[in-house]
Amino acid sequence: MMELTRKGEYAIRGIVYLAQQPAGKVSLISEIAQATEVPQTFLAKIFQSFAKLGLINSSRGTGGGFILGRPASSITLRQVVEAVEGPIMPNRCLLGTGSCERDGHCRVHPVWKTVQSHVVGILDGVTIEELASK
Amino acid sequence: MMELTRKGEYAIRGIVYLAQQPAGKVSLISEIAQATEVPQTFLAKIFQSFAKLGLINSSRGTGGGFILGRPASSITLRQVVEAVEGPIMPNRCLLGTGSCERDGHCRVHPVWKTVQSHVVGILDGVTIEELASK
DNA sequence: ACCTTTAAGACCAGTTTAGTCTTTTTATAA
DNA sequence: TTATAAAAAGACTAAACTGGTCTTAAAGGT
Repeated sequence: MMELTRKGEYAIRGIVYLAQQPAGKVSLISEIAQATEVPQTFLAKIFQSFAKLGLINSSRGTGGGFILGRPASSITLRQVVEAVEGPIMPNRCLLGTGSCERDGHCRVHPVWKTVQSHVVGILDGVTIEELASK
Repeated sequence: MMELTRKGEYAIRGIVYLAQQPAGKVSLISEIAQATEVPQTFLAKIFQSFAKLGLINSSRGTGGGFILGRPASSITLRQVVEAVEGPIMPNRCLLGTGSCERDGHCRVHPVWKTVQSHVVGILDGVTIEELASK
């Protein structure tokens, strides 16, 4: 239960690699893929998601590539994970006859709410800068 | 990310239903399935998992059916969820070149460890008795 | 014997995962 | 202005997982 997929793993590896590069350095997807041992085309898709969210900036053509869009200290592990895996949401509704919203007496719902807020809190407390530091 | 599957939802519904029955009452799978609105054959499989772990006792033939194998107060939500979904394990290894075990400098690993222990702790703190109470 | 009930296992359609491949767009350089 | 370099976009795919169904077997009761 609750496993991060490879996409999530690759996403973290990729952005941490970027954070470890010298300031201002632009990295090619081929370079990042090789260094992180991630299939290049798959990583490219992941980085497109990042770019759309502004976590990284991309540029095309000669001299193009990827670079962090914000300081690594302002990017949290949660943002990275949610960028590719979607929101952290352990709770769909349980118990009783209908959906949780319909009949409000669901006893399990608050438990999943608690789980969610703990996980979110932990992942929000970790920055890419921390992960990138030697 | 981190979603409970239907199997997990159904598992909780089913065992909570059992916990809500009068002490000593044996319930048929057909009855439980109808009451919880879960497909009967699917629920039967889930209950087989429970039976193997001793969470419930089953008996065949006329007058047979299912009954809790232990007091509801001694069955935790974690046990129920893990019985059908497997262990709560958010961490496969990330970062670096090899697996987390090989090169021990993985920075993300301890984060997932923390997540895991929090989630386990929360689910261990909730009993089926609590969930079954009106 | 016959009926009732769970157990076990084969089977299956649909979705998700983990990618690949091709084409297009954008930017630079000769 | 043409060639080249790079990311963007989208179609495609094999394998695994989800969410079941169906059939047969086993065990217990009458």
